[in-house]
Amino acid sequence: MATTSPDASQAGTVEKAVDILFHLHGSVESRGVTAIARDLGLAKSSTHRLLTTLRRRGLVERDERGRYRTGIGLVALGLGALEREPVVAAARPVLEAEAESLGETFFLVSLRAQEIVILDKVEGTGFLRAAPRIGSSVPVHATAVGKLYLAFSSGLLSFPGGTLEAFTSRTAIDAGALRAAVAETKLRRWASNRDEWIPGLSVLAAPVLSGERMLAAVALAMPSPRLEEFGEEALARRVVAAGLRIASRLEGSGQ
Amino acid sequence: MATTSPDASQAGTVEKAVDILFHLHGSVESRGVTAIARDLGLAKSSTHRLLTTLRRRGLVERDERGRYRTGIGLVALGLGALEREPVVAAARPVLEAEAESLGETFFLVSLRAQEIVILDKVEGTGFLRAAPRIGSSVPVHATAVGKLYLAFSSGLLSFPGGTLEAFTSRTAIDAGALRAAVAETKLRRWASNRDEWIPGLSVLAAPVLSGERMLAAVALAMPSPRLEEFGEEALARRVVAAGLRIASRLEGSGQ
DNA sequence: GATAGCGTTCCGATAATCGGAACAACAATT
DNA sequence: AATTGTTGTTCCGATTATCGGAACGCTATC
Repeated sequence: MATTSPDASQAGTVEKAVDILFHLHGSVESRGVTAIARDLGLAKSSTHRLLTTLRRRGLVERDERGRYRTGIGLVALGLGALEREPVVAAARPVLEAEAESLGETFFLVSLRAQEIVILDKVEGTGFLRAAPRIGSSVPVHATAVGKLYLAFSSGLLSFPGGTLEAFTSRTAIDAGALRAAVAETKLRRWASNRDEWIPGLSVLAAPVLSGERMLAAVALAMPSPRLEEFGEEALARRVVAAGLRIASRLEGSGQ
Repeated sequence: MATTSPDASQAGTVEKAVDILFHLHGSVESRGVTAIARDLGLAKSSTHRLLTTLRRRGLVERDERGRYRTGIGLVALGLGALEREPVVAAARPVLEAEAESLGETFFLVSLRAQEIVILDKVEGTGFLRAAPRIGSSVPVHATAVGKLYLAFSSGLLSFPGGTLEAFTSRTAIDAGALRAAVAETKLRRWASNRDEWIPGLSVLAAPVLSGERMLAAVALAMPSPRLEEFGEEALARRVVAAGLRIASRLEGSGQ
């Protein structure tokens, strides 16, 4: 999820400004100058000046009560960053077609600075459906895409150390069990997650490969009963095929 | 579209950082430190330091060649800003339903700092279809939503002065003609744009009202022949109804 | 009407920023 | 292979923008 650093009183000006942005991002409601300054350990006057600068450029806005929230300028910047990503452009039609025909959510993730980030999604049509947030990140040891990256990213993503958080009763909290799951993923070339992160949620994931390099992962998320209904093997074949299709579209359009 | 300030050598640090972000956003390809410094009139060393800071927080990234581009952190911030907007949440299902049933693009705009910004869209299904960019802004005097805001925002958006740019042969470049169009918009409570901005593109727009206040505008964009085919009146009724529907959904969910 | 909290402005001390210069690494050129 | 040009990066003293306490006017609340 969002990273909000608690204290930044000693950092550079820009870093403080970014802190403010992420802090506003993390707050559910808009906040006033004093509250922001208190939360981040900054002087009220400095906070006010930073907010004024950010507001001039449209990165933050004020609501009718005068409180601050993230602004429209960020939307333009963020969406632009997404569209510039070739994998996203190549994957979009594939995600749409698959989500449409199956009625369940397909999404695309990529590795960014040791974090698995959701790049794009097309939601299914069901009343109960997975709705991941674009731009947010997911845990490694309790997700299909996490295991996939551990298996295929050739050490780019380091193996999770320390204690593994037990999200559900089915989470692999033992390093040995996780290693076994990763080994199996390597063998069959797709990964699964059955209620290991969120109870009732099952996900299948397959790599998007360019030669040996794994550029992204495509995944299918659905309520666990749906997985039983269709059968894991049959669905996995679809996800793997989708990954191949995205990869070939990527080759076609020059890298 | 994107605003890139040409020179910022005298501004504050944060402002320079924001300049870099928008500059990277405006560049089609990723850029190196030296190029960015040259483009913005900054010292190479300062640019390097700013980029390093922004990179640490994920707002910019480096590609395999070491060049800089906008990063994933911006995506999270931008999408968050959108979702926090109540109008967007209320409008989404309406936009989806309308776009689906008509097969043409519906979108939502709002006024931000004297600019009309595209908040959300659902594209139609046609081979030829309107595909606006979320977060970008549109001109006032040559669009349906522009005329709508001039008619209903009660002076929040100032009447365009100076010479009006002639995008096409049908653009209203005369202030009198524009005033007449706005007056008509006030009367019938919806606005139209037939080839006035982009040749072949027609748009109908209706307000999303909360009492007297106009919170946003919903619009239908399509190839001009489609407008003739369905008839302007019939389509306008649909758009107006969509605006009312969004407004009532907004009332329902508190504010 | 008093009080507490808010956003905003001011200003001197201070510390972070600036930017020229020098550096290593790499690419293209001769 | 040597060279020239360009790149990204680091260093460091001068400068300048930033910092933050304090005081201000304002609004809401008791």
